[in-house]
Amino acid sequence: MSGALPPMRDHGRAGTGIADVLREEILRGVHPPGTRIRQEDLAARHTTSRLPVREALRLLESEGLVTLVANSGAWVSRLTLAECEELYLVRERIEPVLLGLSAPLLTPADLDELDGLADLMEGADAEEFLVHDRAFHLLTYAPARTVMLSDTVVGLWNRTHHYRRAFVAAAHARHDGAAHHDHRLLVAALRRGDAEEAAHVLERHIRRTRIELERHPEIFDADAALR
Amino acid sequence: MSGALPPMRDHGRAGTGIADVLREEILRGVHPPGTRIRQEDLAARHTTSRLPVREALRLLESEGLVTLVANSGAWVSRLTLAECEELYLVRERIEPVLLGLSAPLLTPADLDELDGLADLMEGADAEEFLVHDRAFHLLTYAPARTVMLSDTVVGLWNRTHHYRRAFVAAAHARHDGAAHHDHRLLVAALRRGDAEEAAHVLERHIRRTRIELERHPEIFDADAALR
DNA sequence: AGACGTCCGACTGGATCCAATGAAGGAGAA
DNA sequence: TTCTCCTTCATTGGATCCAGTCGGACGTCT
Repeated sequence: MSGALPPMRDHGRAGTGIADVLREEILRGVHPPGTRIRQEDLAARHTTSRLPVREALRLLESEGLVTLVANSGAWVSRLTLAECEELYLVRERIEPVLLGLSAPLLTPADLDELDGLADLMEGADAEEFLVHDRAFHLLTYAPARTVMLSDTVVGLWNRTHHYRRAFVAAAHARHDGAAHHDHRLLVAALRRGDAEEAAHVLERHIRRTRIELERHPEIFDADAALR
Repeated sequence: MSGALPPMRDHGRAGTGIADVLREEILRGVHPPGTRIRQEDLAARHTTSRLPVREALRLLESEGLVTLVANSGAWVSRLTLAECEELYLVRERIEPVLLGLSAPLLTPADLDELDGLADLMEGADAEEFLVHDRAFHLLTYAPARTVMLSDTVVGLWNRTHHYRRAFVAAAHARHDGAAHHDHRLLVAALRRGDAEEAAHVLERHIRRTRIELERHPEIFDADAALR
């Protein structure tokens, strides 16, 4: 047995870079769920061999963004309604905890920026809303000095990102302003320093989204139609 | 864009098999946190090339059991007290949810088996307790028809397994029977069909462990001494 | 004697080549 | 005409080989 100290650099690993750009593309919607990913295409785009590409795909698989099948290929992960609800159930329980840890550390500048993002969301279209909404919530979590929790939460956001896109479009079509209201309540509670109330607002915010999701199974049917 | 249906086989992937045995060994304590893992050793043991070994290490890294560093090597992951507490914080929030989903699906046979495991734990030493405790709790979750939640919970158990080992040894030394009491209360609530009470018992059970963990920083110092 | 610089060894990361598996298309028979 | 079987091709998984990088040890200089 040994006990060396693992250094903390991570440069020189090509797979992570490939994974980064592919992850960003998947989140942006360039490759919708169900899209086939060919290793050679990625290798050609990055002018490397297929080996770092495999590494990148394994990494994204572990994040739940890509589904690998032996001797067959890789696809952008697809969620069923039930799976998506599970992820929202987890979000509903742990994001308030993370918010509770980060709320006392938010600076006035952070709060102003949150207000700014809330303003931007008011007049945004669906795609813009999606970007600002993500920035808004992740900013509320940013000051938390956690590792495991923060990574877990970001992973949950990434895995559900595409379905939030479809959902946000539906909410926009209905002129549903509940989310805006929640965001305002959240910032107000944070400004008062009432972390507990902020956590409750957030929990209701996520739960409401989950319940609304159940009423839009067509978001997942549309995916299934691609099969 | 394409929309083929990803098949659901996973045979023919050598890396998963290697990962399985290494995971089991890490959980059994054969390789304590901080142990260096050489790719060639693993390759020789499994009579394969280093390539499937790399794949296995990446997989275990994504599970949090192994820490990889570019151009340096792989080590069995080590947790700080703060990180371990974060994981327990997550467990405390999501395992009651999972229990709530599985409790109504537990059969009388399951409940009898839970009683049997609780009996076994009463007279067990620390290592046996660890095994039975894991079996006990995972059995209470087993009937749940979830994918994301179940996998997440198993991952949390795996990542904290080694530190639970140290903690259980400490609890045994103090003749602390709180865990046994919780297990009995849990089975009793499940037998009554009171899923809500069972969830509350579980939440307190995990929270108590987390708080007790804070009082045993030496578990993590002992690790650090290896450095 | 201690500290610094250089050299060497060992390990990991990447590229190329080969084997195996699955899928699609075409030919033949009912 | 349609269903089935077989052949062929595309794509992935694995093995071997080579290059890059880090750590340690030895020797030398102050």
